[in-house]
Amino acid sequence: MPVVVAFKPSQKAIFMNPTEIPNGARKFEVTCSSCNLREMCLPGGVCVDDLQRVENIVYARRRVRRGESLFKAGDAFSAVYAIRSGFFKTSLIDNDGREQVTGFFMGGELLGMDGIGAGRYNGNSIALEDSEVCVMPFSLIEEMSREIPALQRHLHTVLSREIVRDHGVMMLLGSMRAEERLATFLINLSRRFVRRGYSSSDFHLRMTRDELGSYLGLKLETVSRLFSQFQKDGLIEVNQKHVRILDIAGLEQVLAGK
Amino acid sequence: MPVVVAFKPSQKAIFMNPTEIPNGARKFEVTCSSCNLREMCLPGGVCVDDLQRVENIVYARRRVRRGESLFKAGDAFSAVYAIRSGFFKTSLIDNDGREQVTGFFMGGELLGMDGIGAGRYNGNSIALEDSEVCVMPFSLIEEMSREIPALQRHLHTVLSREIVRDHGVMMLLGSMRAEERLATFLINLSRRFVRRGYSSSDFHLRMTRDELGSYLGLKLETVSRLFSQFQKDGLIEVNQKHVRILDIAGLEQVLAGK
DNA sequence: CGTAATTTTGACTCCGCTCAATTGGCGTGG
DNA sequence: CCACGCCAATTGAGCGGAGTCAAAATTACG
Repeated sequence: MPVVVAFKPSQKAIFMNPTEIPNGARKFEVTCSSCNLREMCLPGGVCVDDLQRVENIVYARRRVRRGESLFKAGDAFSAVYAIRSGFFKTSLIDNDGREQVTGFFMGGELLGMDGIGAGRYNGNSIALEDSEVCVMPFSLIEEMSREIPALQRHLHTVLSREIVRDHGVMMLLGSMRAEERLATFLINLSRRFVRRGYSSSDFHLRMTRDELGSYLGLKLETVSRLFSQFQKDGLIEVNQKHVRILDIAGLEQVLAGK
Repeated sequence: MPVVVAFKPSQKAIFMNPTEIPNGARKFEVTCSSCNLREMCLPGGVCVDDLQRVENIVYARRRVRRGESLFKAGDAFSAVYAIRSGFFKTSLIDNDGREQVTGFFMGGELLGMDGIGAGRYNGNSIALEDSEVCVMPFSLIEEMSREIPALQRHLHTVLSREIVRDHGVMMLLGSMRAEERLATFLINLSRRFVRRGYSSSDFHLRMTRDELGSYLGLKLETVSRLFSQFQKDGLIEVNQKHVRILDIAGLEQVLAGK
């Protein structure tokens, strides 16, 4: 059975969180109430009254610099993390040392849910740019979701959505052709950027071709060729990591087509 | 937000469950306490005192005949299902009608967790042999897991394990060669059969080559060729759907880099 | 018992991989 | 500021693993 370190709300932010000032102006930075990612994050759907209590789950903030890992496969599990800013990849490494990227994550999304079951994180979580996360001790989440049904409900929603997302990736890897995979990825990324107020058509990829290839079940050269192909077809404009979507309908057509 | 139909424990088994006889001899068939799959099912880890309450979650039993679906993608979500006996596949159908099998499930495993988030099941769940499931209304699970921490804990464990399983499938689909995929599948199936008291080496596949191929991201002809290949190599003995593992170490060798 | 469905096997094809060379971007230090 | 080195990305040529198409064999099932 998983061993979860016990956290008490009163212990909140006794370390790791230099911004904690109980009644100070900077409290602004700590609260979920004032976080614009709230609705897609763990507290989504929790009413304002309960929100004040839920905020106590955020035990601390943690900065993770580009290239650093938030947690590694096998690390003891004690918390899940909400991305406050930045971009992450999660991955597994098999016995032969081969990496499989299992996902890319951005603001408002949760990391570490793969650790709940075994008491150890199952995969790695690495920042692809300088990032900041909210540390949410899972024992606190469980405690509080026993008292706040809306939180419980949303926790289950978030866990379930990760399962749905994973099944989507299985579909991508199991039955799509290379160009369909990349088109699916671009459309998905675009949608997620829009929700966060960024451009739907103009963005900077944080991952290398190799990492993207791993996620899509393709080799980096194939990914590169596909980008060139899509550009030639007038669907996108690529310049290294910068991508501009020119014809989103055309990308969707890539999926529908044959 | 998901709409979950409310169930009250008192409503238990008012229909769909002909075996419900409050103090009768057949109560034996209904209780989790007497179910040998208990430990790998939802009530796993719940102490005997609480178990009596948890049993009330099992609202009814439902028989699903071979070929019938337990639920379909898009159906309103209200319950998760524990497999009491039988064998299921879960799948997604994409816009073009292509099927992606997302998993195979057997006794003690849970189905339907993909529906929690959206209030609708995301995929299909189809019996590959005559089966029986325990119907567990999710609103009851949530209600009771607010009161019974051990149940809450195990619910989260089960959800998390599904995520871990899915990531394993991504690794399989994203970075393994065809023969590694089939070897991985056979080893996994063998382990799960053992836990349930069946032979580790001798079993009857419930799925067609096509369904297995879909799950493994291969064409049915490729699966068939691989079975023949493994047989020629003395790793297994195949006769249509019957498989006997002759050299489990050899199968593991297939994984340990060619 | 006959018909449909599934599985096996063969021959050939092609998509994505491998190997290799080149180009481009960017930080560091002279 | 430019030269250098490093890493990422692009592109080409050739190859091979798995797919496609087809036919035969075997089994399941009404």
